[in-house]
Amino acid sequence: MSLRHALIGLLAEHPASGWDLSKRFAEVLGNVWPAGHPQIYGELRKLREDGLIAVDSEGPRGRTTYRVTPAGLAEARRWLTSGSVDHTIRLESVLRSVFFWLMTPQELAGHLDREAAYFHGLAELYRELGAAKDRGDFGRSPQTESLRTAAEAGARVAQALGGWADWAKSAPHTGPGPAVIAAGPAAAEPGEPG
Amino acid sequence: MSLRHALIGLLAEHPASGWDLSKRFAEVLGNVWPAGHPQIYGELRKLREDGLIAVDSEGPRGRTTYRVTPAGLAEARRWLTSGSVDHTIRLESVLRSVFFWLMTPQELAGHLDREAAYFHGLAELYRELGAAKDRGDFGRSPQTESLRTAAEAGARVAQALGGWADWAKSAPHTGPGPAVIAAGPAAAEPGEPG
DNA sequence: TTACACATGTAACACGTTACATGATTTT
DNA sequence: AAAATCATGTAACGTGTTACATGTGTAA
Repeated sequence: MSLRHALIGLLAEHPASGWDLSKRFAEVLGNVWPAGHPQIYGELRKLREDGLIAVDSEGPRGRTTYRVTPAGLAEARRWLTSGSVDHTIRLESVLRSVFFWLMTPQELAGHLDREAAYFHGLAELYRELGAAKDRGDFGRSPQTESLRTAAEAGARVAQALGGWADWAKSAPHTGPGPAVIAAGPAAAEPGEPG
Repeated sequence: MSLRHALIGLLAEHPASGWDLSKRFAEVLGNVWPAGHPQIYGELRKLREDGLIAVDSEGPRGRTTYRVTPAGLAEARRWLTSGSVDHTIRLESVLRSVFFWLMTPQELAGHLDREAAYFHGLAELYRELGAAKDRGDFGRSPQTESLRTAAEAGARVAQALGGWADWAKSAPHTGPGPAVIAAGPAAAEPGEPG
């Protein structure tokens, strides 16, 4: 149910259309909670039906902006203060690591180099974003303070995963036996099982 | 498609039943990639239809164990070496931080204390798991080396988030204006909008 | 003989993604 | 006049969760 509350939260800043909200997810929030426009339009309809948001204005070519209702604001605050955070994490990078033993040392080294480069680059991006907010490049408001905090999380998590990839390069890695390699790296022709 | 490949990967270690695989997800893999038993049984059926796994044995009370086929092993290795990792991350803890400005300083402090405690505890758990693997408590094999690497990732990410929560406690936080508070912390009675 | 753990599955629903469809406004 | 961007939505599909249903083997 996080999308629901994220939408209310964004509308609490100022009214916005489904299109606006899609863009904010694509540019900022999508890094921790992806959502495409079909999902957003669907959820906006439900939120409107439930009275948590209301139509604020209708503009050219069907543009409809929404604003939070008092009930919506209360619901967002209830979500934030209720204490039951869903700590479920999905990290394909780490899931893969459970199966590193199926890769040859060469394959693994290449993989870890790419992962390290990706995460270090991402960390740098978030660090720069945080520094820009500290400089006040986007003005100062309670909202930008919160985004500053979120950027810090991104920087720290990306840094942690980049450091992990570096560390993994020097960790012991025995690699798969010949029988596994014999299955081939890509081809799916079942030969003689050995 | 990660569940599919994770199941093949687990079966590459040794044959197992849907029940066995469900338990391994619940105990280990579920921390980075949750999967309930209905999803696992469904995916096993598809994998069997696609010839990537095969029935290995049938035991008492309908227990069916599966093993990988050569085609399945090749597919798992193709997935691991293909280079296109899905870096999508969903972190409700960080998503919430974007809306910290809707909480009072008191509410936020309480929230961050709980988050810090949770993540520091989790980090400690993974660190201990890593140390146990380093001591060889679970024997030594390519597979346990890989699990050691995965535990390191868990420890580092949890540590990063715990440190972030500590940091956020001392970061500036203006908090919401009176109009937001007036909406109440939980009640959903729409009063006079102001 | 009662209870518990084993073991498998279906059904219904919720959430999320991709592809498709439509049309208006603005820019080139 | 053509192309790009704005703006909204539906349809189909895939993934993931919760609840339900069923029956067996083992231990108390």
